[in-house]
Amino acid sequence: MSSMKDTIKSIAIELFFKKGYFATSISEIAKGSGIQKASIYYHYRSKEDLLFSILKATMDDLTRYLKNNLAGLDDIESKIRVAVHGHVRFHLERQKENFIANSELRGLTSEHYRAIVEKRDEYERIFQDLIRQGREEGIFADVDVKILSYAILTLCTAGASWFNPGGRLTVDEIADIYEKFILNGLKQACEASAPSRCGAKGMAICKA
Amino acid sequence: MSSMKDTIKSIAIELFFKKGYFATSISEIAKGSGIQKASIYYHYRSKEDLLFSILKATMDDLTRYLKNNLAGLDDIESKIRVAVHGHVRFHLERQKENFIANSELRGLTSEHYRAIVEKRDEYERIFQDLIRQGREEGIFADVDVKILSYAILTLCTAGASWFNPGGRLTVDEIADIYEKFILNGLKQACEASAPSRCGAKGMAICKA
DNA sequence: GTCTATATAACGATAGAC
DNA sequence: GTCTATCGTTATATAGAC
Repeated sequence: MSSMKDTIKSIAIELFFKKGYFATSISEIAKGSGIQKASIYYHYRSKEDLLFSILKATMDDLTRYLKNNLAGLDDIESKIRVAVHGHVRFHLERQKENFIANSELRGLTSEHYRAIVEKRDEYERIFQDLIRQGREEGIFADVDVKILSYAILTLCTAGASWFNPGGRLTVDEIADIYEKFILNGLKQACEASAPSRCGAKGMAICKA
Repeated sequence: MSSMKDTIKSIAIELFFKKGYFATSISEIAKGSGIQKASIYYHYRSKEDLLFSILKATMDDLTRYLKNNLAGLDDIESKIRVAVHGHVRFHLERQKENFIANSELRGLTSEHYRAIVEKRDEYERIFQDLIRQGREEGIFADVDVKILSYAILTLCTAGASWFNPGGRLTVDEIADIYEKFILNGLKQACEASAPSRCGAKGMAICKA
């Protein structure tokens, strides 16, 4: 189960998360894995190959997780709720890998970079389609699909940078807060483009 | 005006943004500045000192900008609108510095790290106070202040990672979209915690 | 204030024994 | 599959001339 190849990978995830890819040396990864640095190269052809291996697995798992969660759901609102909730869950539960996947793309060769960005784009497209459909069906306001899809995804992803696993709130509680915040943002009950156009008084009509 | 010290700084901002702090060498910064690498050390005592100098100036300007924008405003809703709008503006207009300020903190010595985090905390506290006041005055829903302040700030900050200065939308247009999205998220017209509890039908009451 | 030259250390990666 | 030994390169930073 826990082969040396997997051990190296998990040590690398810890270090890349904590210190960053460029600031982490092969020596440190070897030390953490309990072997000599030359032995790393039996399992991975280069440091970059190790990084790519981490990012590829993370992106593949992320997309598979989303597709599984969406399967069987019919209405758009449920779909986008589940998509947002699952995105937050995945990013908080696999915090370190996801943090790396969103901050260390510059460490990849150009071919590997393209491969990862392509996977990310595929994932983003699913979200954009959901928002677009929700808008067309009148569930969401007339929002800018592209900007808001980026906003929503980066918002949820950013959670991985400050999330504290032993903290005050559980993963699902945080996911609920995000889901609520985002759905209300998408529905845009208030026009809100000019100050005070949608004040506390007007809102009382909508509340509970 | 454009002293060599400033030139070095602006070249460093370009390179740290494009390649990352650790992946950028003093040689490259010197080459971009048109001098020899040893000459860098006349202006900055170390590479880390150069990074700190960039981050400190950015954080100081950010907080000063916020305080200036808030001065003279009375009602909380206007204040939070202006705070969000300004945060987005600042991050998009000084995209590179802000990107560095949010991704390269690990490159700092521990003393410098503490100094920057302290500035960031002070800035965050202003936002948290605004959300808290808005909640107490009944303008916003009964939201989790801490989580939502992080969410809002990271959301707006993330814009600096995908923003394209020559793209489809202007800085102010994007800031408007964010402002609207966030204000609606904070007001939470819909309870939204369980799927379909706040469907399209219920929303029709709130719309325009 | 910028230069040439260099000290010193660490890096990623390879060769070849076992 | 892991080891020791090492190659070749690059890094940050300093010394001292101009």
